[in-house]
Amino acid sequence: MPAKDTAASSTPLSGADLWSSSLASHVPFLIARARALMVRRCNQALRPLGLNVRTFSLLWLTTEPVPATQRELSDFLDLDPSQVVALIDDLEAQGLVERRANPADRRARQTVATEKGRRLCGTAQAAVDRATEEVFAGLTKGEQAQLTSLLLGINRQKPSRA
Amino acid sequence: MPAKDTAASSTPLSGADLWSSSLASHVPFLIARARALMVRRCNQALRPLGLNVRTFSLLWLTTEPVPATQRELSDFLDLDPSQVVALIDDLEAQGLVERRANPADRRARQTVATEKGRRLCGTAQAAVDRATEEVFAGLTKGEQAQLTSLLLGINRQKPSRA
DNA sequence: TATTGTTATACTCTATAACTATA
DNA sequence: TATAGTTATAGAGTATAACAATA
Repeated sequence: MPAKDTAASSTPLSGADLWSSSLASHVPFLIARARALMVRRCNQALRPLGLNVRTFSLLWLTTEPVPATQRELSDFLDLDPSQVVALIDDLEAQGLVERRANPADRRARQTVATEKGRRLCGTAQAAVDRATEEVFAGLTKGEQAQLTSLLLGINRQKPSRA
Repeated sequence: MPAKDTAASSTPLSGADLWSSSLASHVPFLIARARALMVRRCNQALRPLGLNVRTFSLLWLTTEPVPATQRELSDFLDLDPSQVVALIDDLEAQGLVERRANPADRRARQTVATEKGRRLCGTAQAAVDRATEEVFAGLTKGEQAQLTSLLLGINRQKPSRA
């Protein structure tokens, strides 16, 4: 288990200070590590609700006013369409979302949250917010907003479809 | 395949603008998506060299002046010790690193890059830097530095061992 | 012919438990 | 007894290919 909360390990061993290594300020490494921390905490907070970060994100999107097609969801979430199928199956089996026929195009069905799904989404958002704050404990509110804006810059610069 | 470079898809379908949804500014989502983009590009750049982001990070650390134990490496990389074993096995099979006996504690062997490993690490760093710049195309150099500093704040606030 | 959703499959990553050899 | 490294195994996440229904 990667989360080391043993609070023991008093032995310095080799004394290598890896945080002073050059890798420690390498962004691909930092972003991967921060994401691992974040996802682990959030999944932990979501598990009692029967969700994880992926089903949670998907459920969230199905509460939006304009229902999206699965293709749009897969583009936005950066998941393969086949993965979206499995995630919606999961949510549908729990009665949290419904697949509705789209009169305009019978291929492109719309996925919409049920009333139960909307309620659970609200609860889940609160739980995830608490988990996020823990991970963000080292940053001020201003820094958190700054981080959000920078990450948006990375994510949006790559047009999902040009 | 999640990377949509089909350049076609002229149909707006439902017209749902998911980037204007509230999820789009949610940090756990943004950080996961940015990391997916980053890792995919970097792995693509590293594949011809026989590496991926995980073996690359590990190889990098073994070029540091003070050799770390596997326990220290697993703490720093936020990986389970058993995963580090497999990654080092991989690197060792390619002749990139060596496991050396530690005279002070025969349990705690030291993993050190070979000359071949050091050369490859340099090549890999250049390749990863190019890939990173692509992902960072939307950010100025100053913003990239800011992002690095903010991510360090998240990662370091959780002491690997208190 | 092209696209949406779907099924199937294989591969990587992550999580957990137990074992061994040293300390 | 406790720790470093290791083995084994199962589950989650990711990548690809192919197919049926619809456009």
